[in-house]
Amino acid sequence: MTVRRLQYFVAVADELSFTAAARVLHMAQPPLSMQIRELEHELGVDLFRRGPRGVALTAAGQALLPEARQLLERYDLLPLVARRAGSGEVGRLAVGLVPSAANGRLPGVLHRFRGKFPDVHVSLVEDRPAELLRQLDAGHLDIVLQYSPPVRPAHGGRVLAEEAFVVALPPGHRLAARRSIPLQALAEEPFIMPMRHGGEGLYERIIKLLADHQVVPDVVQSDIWLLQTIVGLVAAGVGLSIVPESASVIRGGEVIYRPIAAQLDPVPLVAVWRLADESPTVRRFVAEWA
Amino acid sequence: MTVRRLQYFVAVADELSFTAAARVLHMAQPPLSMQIRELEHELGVDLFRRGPRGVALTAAGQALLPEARQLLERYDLLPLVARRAGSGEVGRLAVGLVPSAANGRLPGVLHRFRGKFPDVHVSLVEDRPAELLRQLDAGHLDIVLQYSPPVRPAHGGRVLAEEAFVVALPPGHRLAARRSIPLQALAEEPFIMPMRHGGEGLYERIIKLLADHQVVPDVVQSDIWLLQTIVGLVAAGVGLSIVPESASVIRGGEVIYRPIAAQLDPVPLVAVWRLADESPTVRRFVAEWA
DNA sequence: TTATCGACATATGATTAAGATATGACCGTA
DNA sequence: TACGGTCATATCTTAATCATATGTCGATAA
Repeated sequence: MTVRRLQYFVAVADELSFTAAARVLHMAQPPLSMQIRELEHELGVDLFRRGPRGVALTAAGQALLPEARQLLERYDLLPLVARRAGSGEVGRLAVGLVPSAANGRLPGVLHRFRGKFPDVHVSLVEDRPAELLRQLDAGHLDIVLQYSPPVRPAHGGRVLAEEAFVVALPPGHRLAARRSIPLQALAEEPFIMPMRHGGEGLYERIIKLLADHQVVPDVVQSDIWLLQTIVGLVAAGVGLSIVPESASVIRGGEVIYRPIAAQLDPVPLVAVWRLADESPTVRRFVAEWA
Repeated sequence: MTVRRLQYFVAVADELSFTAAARVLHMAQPPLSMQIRELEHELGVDLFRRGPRGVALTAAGQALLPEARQLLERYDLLPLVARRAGSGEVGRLAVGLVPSAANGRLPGVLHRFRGKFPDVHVSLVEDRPAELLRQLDAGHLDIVLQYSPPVRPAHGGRVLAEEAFVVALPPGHRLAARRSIPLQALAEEPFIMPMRHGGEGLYERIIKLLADHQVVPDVVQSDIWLLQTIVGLVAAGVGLSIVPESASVIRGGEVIYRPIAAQLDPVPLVAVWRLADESPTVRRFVAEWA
């Protein structure tokens, strides 16, 4: 029993004539008769009663017809299912985020992506960079957004956005009067550091930035997971901190953001994925940032 | 795309290895690779990522797998569906009845048949013999139960049961004292006749029976559709009547049934069906009377 | 009755697809 | 560097499918 034989069967059942069905199927009548006869032989039952002027369905044929129709419908849809999944129009996308990356353009990108591909289920996971990369390799994540380019050959990456660092100050702070803050000025200030989680994260970026300018910060608070919390502590007057520019939308009135008075490398936000997959869903998600 | 290629795809997806899948499928590995490659080419998407130690499903493959499984399941069931219908285990059976035939063993037969083949939908239609045969030819009925053998070459028939005629009397009637009633005695009695509907039905049988014995009945009531009604009229003292033996279960206490004192041909209850069909469902229904 | 038409079945040769065997390329491991 | 495992490629053989031509049967009409 093949799909084609079922198609032949349905055609003959529709036309109630071998000759007419053969015309519809763009084939000669004898092979059609053969195929139907073969099908009947395989099934062990007659599907048609042959008459001199056309054919009629037997009980078995009547029972088989709707089943065959349903099957052929599903069968015809299979290529579509595969192609849609292959082109990334359906499926799932698990995005891993370094905590501080959950800001800036991400909400807008997510919104547009979900609008374009409503059949793709997007899930967000927030964790430390090392853990995210582990889950990426394990296949639990499809893409990781972090602040450093991929270091493993199995990973592909692309810079999604570049952000400058800014200094976050409480309003009324003496440095708030200046338009830009020299890094050296921070040495004399109480400083708030984010969570340190190994690899090249926000913590390491800031440490390196300060070290490059021979500044030793007076850390009064550290190991903060979320940028929101850091900004909150700044607003409360605990100290000041360095955050990505995109964080400056947080607590507009209560915290002052000032650029750093130095020529700095911008911080890249990098998407990392498995090269082995090259999932079109991932490609489309990355393309959304362009 | 063929069913076999889908089966191959599922096998490889299950084993996550071409070599292992080929073993399961009892075939060599190269043709399996070929078939999968062909399938991928047709669909326009890759289904597997080939690695040095096995393969993994792509997004398209993951999407296709459950669909293919479902399709194959239905596909495997198709022969069963056709065969069960072909053997008469499922389907429908439309039985046409001459009104007076709806008695005797029919309820028991119906009950047993429905017990044996619960998936066969049995419907009963009561009408005149001529109309029933017309509907039989039109395909609206599968079998007709009547009191005469088939007269058309397109029809097959079999006697399901033979019944003697008996006389139905009201209790206390003067003839009730006798063990058997001579037909001539009926000439002096008020007589109730069933509905006349052309063809060879109960009416014609009784008319012929009486004529054969030179009895002219005193018909006080006629055109009664149902035997139950006739028996009811007898019980009410309207008159007496001749009914098939099987009707003697009706109104046990209120009506007396007596055999006819004459050597009579028994009345055959005949099943009639289309020879062209030879439906197994019809065969099984007829066999139930054996 | 016989001729003819229409519809399905049978027969045979040509084309195409699917399978097996043998071999090659590539990666990881000892 | 050699070896084992896995998938890809090449070639041949076999089997299935299709088309053309022809046969059979029943219905219809002269």
